[in-house]
This record gives sequence, structure tokens and C-alpha cells, in this order.
Amino acid sequence: MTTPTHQHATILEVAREAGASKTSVSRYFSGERERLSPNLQTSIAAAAQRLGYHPNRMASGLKGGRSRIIGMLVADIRNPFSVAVMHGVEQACRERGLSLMVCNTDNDSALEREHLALLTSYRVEGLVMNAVGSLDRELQALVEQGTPLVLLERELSQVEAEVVGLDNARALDLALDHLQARGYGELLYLSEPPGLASPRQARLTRFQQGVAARALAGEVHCQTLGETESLNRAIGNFLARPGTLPKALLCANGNATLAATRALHSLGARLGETGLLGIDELDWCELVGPGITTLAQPTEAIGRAAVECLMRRRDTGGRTMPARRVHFQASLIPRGSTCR
Amino acid sequence: MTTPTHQHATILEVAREAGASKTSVSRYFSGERERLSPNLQTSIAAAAQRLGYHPNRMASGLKGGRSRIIGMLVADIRNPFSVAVMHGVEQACRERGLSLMVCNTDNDSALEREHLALLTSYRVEGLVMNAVGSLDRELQALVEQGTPLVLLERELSQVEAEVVGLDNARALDLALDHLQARGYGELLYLSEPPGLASPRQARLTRFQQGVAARALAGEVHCQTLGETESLNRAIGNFLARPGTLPKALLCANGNATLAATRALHSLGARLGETGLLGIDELDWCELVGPGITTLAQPTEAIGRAAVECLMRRRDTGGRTMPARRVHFQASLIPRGSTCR
DNA sequence: GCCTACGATGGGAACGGTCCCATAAGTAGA
DNA sequence: TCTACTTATGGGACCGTTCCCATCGTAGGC
Repeated sequence: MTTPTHQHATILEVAREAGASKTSVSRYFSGERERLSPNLQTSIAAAAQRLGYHPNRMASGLKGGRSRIIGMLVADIRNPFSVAVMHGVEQACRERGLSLMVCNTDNDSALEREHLALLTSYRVEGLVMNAVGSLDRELQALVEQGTPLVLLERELSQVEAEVVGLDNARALDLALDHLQARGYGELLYLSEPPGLASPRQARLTRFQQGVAARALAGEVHCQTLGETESLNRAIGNFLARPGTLPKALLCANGNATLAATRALHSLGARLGETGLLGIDELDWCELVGPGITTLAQPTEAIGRAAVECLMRRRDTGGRTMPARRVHFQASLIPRGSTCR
Repeated sequence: MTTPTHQHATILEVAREAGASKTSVSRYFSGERERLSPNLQTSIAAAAQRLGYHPNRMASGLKGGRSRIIGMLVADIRNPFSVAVMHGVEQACRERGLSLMVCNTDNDSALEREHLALLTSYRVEGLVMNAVGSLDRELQALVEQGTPLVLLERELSQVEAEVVGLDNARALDLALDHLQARGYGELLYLSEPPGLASPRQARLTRFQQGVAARALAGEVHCQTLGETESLNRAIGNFLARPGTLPKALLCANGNATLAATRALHSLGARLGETGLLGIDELDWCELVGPGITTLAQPTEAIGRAAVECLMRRRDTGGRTMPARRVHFQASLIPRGSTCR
């Protein structure tokens, strides 16, 4: 019945309404307000108010070459850790007047490629991602075009970009020291398959080194976490094996902790008697049984740091800086699951 | 050292490289590929490949008036329920070749206004939101401008838009029937302050009606969930009160369930003996004590439905359709927390 | 064999901003 | 009083697309 009453007002209409030039209106809305006389300012403000004017970001992004958008490629949006980091990224963006465009790749490499192309097509001014697949070529092209890139956690050998993430070696040392101090002597490290994801690789490696250095017995079990039965079997075998020392599970991330807790639950194991320590703090860790000991990551800070890197790189103009790694320290939250 | 090798290629450069006109290249990239002769198609494809061309969405959004972006305003990005819905929205968008721009309002009404203006300035082709504050005026303006709007859960009386969400009345009936069948006779309903959020209001009202209809004893406690001590006190009082019938807590959403579980945990209450039923299913509900009984919402479906409404409304051109409400049914997942 | 129609292609004017440059008026210095 | 410089404002080209409107063959109908 009713058609849209009026379209969006343009800068020209505001200019006419205010009796000013479009240049002045443009200035008013792009942070050069103080260059205008007070009179002009008020009449522009009034005109814009009357017409319900909102600057068209598509247009300004086009001419100015600045979209004011930061892109973020998240491997798994349903992982609370990712969401927490994203929250930090978002806040940092907001403080700088940037918008965030988030794409979820669902750990799918094809989807990742697709979404990367999408973000590129919006000419994002920076990209934060935790890489899934092997997009080295595309990413390198992006970097060479001058788009700042920050990798969360997972690094890609081929691409020149900053990496922001946990100090995995120290984190694993912390975990192993704690388990050893609590008297656990046989450890099972549980992780998703490391594949190309470098933090998984880094943690795994350090686990193996650390176990050897401390003269502990350490095993590793990697699998896709969806397959419940095979996980139950693996953990069951580990627990059933004759051994003199107390046993503990060490989980490489939040998903692994969830899967391990479920498995222990269904096997009827008692937390504490069987040790459990997870990397990533989750809402519910304090609530399950005697509580689950975790290594908390400073998620918010990681997100903010990512944006800071982006901005620094943008301001120094592209590739002038060497790629760096920004490390954050995990903090141990001891609970009953590592207390016999 | 090295400056960006080359900027983004434009349609004109591709055209030159392919020996075609920019119109043809434009057609190639905007779904009119079949209008071009096979020869031209291959040479354009080759040229674009060589130059690493990606269409500039800013420019096409400008001229065509279609940004191909759907905006989403989420009240609390750290709520797993919101994330799950968002995942559904995202998938539905992707299937239709739309991008999603998500803004988190952190339950802050000022931030919500700000982000709404932002999304408007990108000329989003549709908006999905769960409203926090009272943006009725702004939203009404948006709708009149022809932007399709879908509200998640919370409805706004003043604005003509579809609402997608849970059938709250049925959900509460389901919960109350279950609690009654399990023998709980004194109930405490726990919620964040309803304020303007209509689903909170709807659930609360139905709780009160339902309790009366079933001749149960029902109390309501509303508070901001961050304040732990006052929550503990309220729940402690409820449990300490002399009474003949078993007592149970009914939590209005996932956040309330988390807060209640923490409170019960710190009060040393035994789940089951004290009943606990939460709306929203969470990863960890099966793991805490004997498991927490929940009402699961079909999150994915809700998200997809929101996008469907958006598209339907867009295709019928603005306001031609009356505002509707799309209801989804919750499903009960019985666990030990409602078993004495 | 001419006219029409249609399919394939290209030229060029928007779209709504930004930003370079020009202009005009005032102000200070000599 | 004249020049030099600053400040407040406006004109207009341009950003990379889309899309309307040619243009140009060529095939079919008469």
C-alpha cells in the first residue's frame, strides 16, 4: 500500500537545505567540524536532523579508499574462546571508529577462501584471522596490496604478518609443573589433529619435550572430537592400563576439555582421582564435580592487541615492519580436578 | 622497504586486458554471464585471473543501491544462545549470497543506537536484532525507508516488524508440567529484570498464570545476575523457608541457569533434591552434578527463519505485509536436576 | 532484397561521497 | 596602503561500479 516515504537523504540535499555547499557538509561529517564557523555548523546540524541524514559509508568508502571496516575470519564461532577474543577485537575497533565484519569459516577451508574473497571485496582496512586452511597465496597477495594482517594464534610460515597469541611453551610448562606438583605421573595429552594449525603443533611439541624433561610418562591422543566412541575407548584404555602413578588428562583447548569431561563422565571416572587440566577457561569449569583446573587465556587482551597491531602496521604503511609475534601468558586456575 | 606492488585492479583494467568493454566485465561478474559469448567469457575470466581482480563491493553497493549486507544487532554476543542463532542467520545469508555484519550492543542502549546508525550508514538490506532499548523512532524510520526488519524474541509495540522467537507460553507450560509431574510444589522463578524485553515479560507472566492454574506455590526473583551475594541470599532464603513440598528453581534463560547453578553450588545444595530447570540448552548442562534439565530452543531454525522473513518482506516490497509472529517450540531435555 | 527483431557488445551518465584547488575576506607586518 | 598569509567556504573532478541506451551484425519473414 504505502511505498517507502522517502529515500535516504544525500549530502547534496542537506547542503541545499542548510544553504551550504556539499563540501562543508562533508567536512561537518568527517571530523573537520571545527574548521567551520559556528553558524554554519548549527545550520548544517539542523538540516541534517530535519532530513534524517546519515552519511553513506559505501560512497565515502569508494572515493576515500577507506572502508572503515576491519574484517575478522573466525574458525569456529561457537567456540567461547573465539567469541571472547572477538569481543576484544570489537571493542578495540569501536574505540577507533572502525566497524567489524565477522565471518565464520566453520573450520572449512573452502568457506574460508570464499569469505576471504568477500572481505577483500569490501576493501577491509585490516584483517584478523585464525587461519584454517592453506590460503598462503591469497593472504600474501593481500599483504602485498597493503592490507594489514594479523594472525591469531595459528601462524602461517609463508605469510609475512604478525601473530598474536598465547605463549604456548610457557603455558604447557605451567600445566606440567602443576600436574607434577600434584603428584600425577602418567599423562594423556588430548588434542584435535594438529594439521596445519600451528598452536596445536606448538603445544603438542612442548608437551612432549616437557614430559621428557620431567621424566613423566606422557602419551598423546589426537582425534576429531566429534567421534565420541573412539575418544571414550582411548581414554578408557589409558585409565585401565596398569600403572603405579596417578593419571591425568591434559586438554589442548576448550573443545578438548568439553569432550574429555564428557568422556570421563560417561566412563564414571572421578575427577581428581583422575586428573584433568584444560587450556581455556570456560564458564562451567568451576561447576563440574570438584571443579576443573584450567589455564585461562587473556582473551580480551588478545583481541585488543590484534587490532593494535593492525593499526600500527597500517600507520607505518604496509610492509615496513618486520613480522613479529606478540605473546600472552596464561594463568593457572587450580581446582579440584587436579587434587587427589 | 617494498611499497605495495599494485593496487586493486579495477573493472576497467580487466576490460582493457581482456579487450572487452567494462560493461561486459560488469555483466560477467554480476550474474549475467550467460549473456556473453563463450569467447568473451573465457577472455574475461583469464584477464581477471591474471590481474587478481575482485569486484569492489563498495562501488557496486553505491551505484546499484544494494549493499548485499544484512545487519545483525546482538544484545549479548557472549551468550551462547545468541551465537547459535547468529550461526543460523549467517548460514541462511550465505546461501543467498548475502554478507552479515554483526554488532554487539552489550545490552547497552546507547551503544545500540550508535550501532544502528552505523548499519544504516552501510545501507544494509535487512536488519535482524534483539532490541535492548527504546529505539522505536529510529526503527520506525528505518522500516518506512523500506529496510526489512526482523526482531528476535523481543517485540517492540511501536514498530511494524516481524518477530521470530520461542512460543514462550507453551515453553513455560512445558516446564511447569514437568516440575509438577516430578513432584516439585514450591517454585522460584529466576530472571533478569524484564524491563522492556518482551520475552522476559512474557515468560514471567506465563509463569505466574501457570503457577496459579496448577495450584503451585510460585515466587519470582528478578535481579541483575552479576550481583552474586544478593542472588545467593535470595536463593538461600527460598531454600531455608519452612515448607512441606519439594522446592525447585526455574531459570528464565541460560545466564540465569548459570547464575543459579553457581549459587546452588556455593550454598551446597544438592541438585535434584532442589529442583533446577533452565530455559536454553548449554554445552555443560549434562555435566554438572546429575545433569541439569533444560528447555532447548531450536536456535539454528530461529536464525534461518529470521532471514527468511527478511527476504520475503524485501521481495514483497516494504510494508505490504502485515507484521507477523513466528513461533518455535521448545523441547524438554529431562535430566537429574529435576529428579528427587 | 528490404525491414524488423533480436542477440551481443560498448559508451557514458549516474550513484554519494572526498578532496584538491580556487576564491574571498579578513588580518598582520612593513 | 600594499603584500603575504590565514581562515572560511565553494566548485568540480574523480572513486569503481551499474544500467540505460545506443550500435552493429545477422537471421528470418514477407
